[in-house]
Amino acid sequence: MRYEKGHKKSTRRHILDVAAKQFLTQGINATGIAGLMKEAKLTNGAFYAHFASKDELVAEILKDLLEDRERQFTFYPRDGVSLAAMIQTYLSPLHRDLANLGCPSAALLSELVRHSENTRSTYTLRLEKTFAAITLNLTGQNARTHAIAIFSMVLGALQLARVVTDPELSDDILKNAAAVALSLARSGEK
Amino acid sequence: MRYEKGHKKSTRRHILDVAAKQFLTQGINATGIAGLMKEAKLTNGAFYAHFASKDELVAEILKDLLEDRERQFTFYPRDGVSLAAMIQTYLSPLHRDLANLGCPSAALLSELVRHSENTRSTYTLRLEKTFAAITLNLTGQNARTHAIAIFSMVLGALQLARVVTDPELSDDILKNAAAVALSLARSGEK
DNA sequence: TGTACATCAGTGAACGCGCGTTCACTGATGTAC
DNA sequence: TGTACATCAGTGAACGCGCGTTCACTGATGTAC
Repeated sequence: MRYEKGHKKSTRRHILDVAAKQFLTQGINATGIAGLMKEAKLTNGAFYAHFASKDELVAEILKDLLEDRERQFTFYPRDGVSLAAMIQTYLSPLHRDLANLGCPSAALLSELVRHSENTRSTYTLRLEKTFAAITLNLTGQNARTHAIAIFSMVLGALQLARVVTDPELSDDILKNAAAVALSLARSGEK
Repeated sequence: MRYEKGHKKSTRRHILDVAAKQFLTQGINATGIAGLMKEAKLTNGAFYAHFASKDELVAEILKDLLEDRERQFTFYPRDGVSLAAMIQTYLSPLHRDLANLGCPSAALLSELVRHSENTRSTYTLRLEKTFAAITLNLTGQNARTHAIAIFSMVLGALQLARVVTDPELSDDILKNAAAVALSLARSGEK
């Protein structure tokens, strides 16, 4: 078979999409090439026609995920969405339960610590931008300080809510963290 | 060789100590039985005289780590240590750089999501106690809310500070999160 | 128009490797008689 | 006191397994002449 123009590119795109989903739900380590390619309806060998290594895939995915502003739960303020609304969405039970559509930071952060300098640099750059974007939604000389604090808090709270086995405690964490994050946001909101 | 009384118990203790260090620095997945036992100056086979499986070790370690109130950086208020002092210690560059002596939550949280119900229940119990202990250091009807928010924040901030490749940004995250955490603590401190 | 060859996305078996786990064995000491 | 056996923490080779990666191959299509 010979394929129409752009076929390879779209296959690559498809692999990236499947990988993103698997990384966010199972983690990076637990996602194997064979399983990934099976899910993408291809065989394992084909992977290396698109990526040089798993590590390259990780870096690529991370870049993609972090820059995807359409992503439902990424903590990246956009036009027409207030910081308060973002906090509420981020700390919703829905986001807790749908990791595959959710924030890559919350899902992958602790795996990233053990990844290559290159991958972590990509993350660092993106984090700076997130902080800057949140800061723009705040006023006062403590704007950036509050931005960093708010993001740290929602990130920590979401992770805790996902680990905990008691559903009531989980909801509790989300609600309480949201309350404080919202009051921090309100005190400096434009 | 026949060993003196209590020898096996102390060997077990030794394995647990080595494992704790390796888990906190390398993560659970990346810590193998063979490497662990080599570090403990034993051979891999001996492991199963002390533990039924790696999973049992994980559960045991977690219990140990979470209940170790002597641990330098665990976020567990003690007599004579104010909440403010705890926040400052927790968000110090030293804690960021010495994961092996540090908070198990910050090091293991995202790996725990993928562990057994049993392990996660142990964590949940301990987290409840941590929240309760922090709450005791605060006053007002929002005491518990603030306790949860503060812990979420310092946890998230420490993780971010550890991932980021830019040392200045890393320090910045620690400082800014500490500032806000301290003001939250102060506003309700007993 | 027909034939020979080039292209290239994808196939699928195989590679070495490290993992968690098993198990027959060792060897120093304690106990029974 | 001397001999035979029990005990048991630890040894170290081997197990099956899944991982990331490699590579000879396939087969449909495009191109050259």
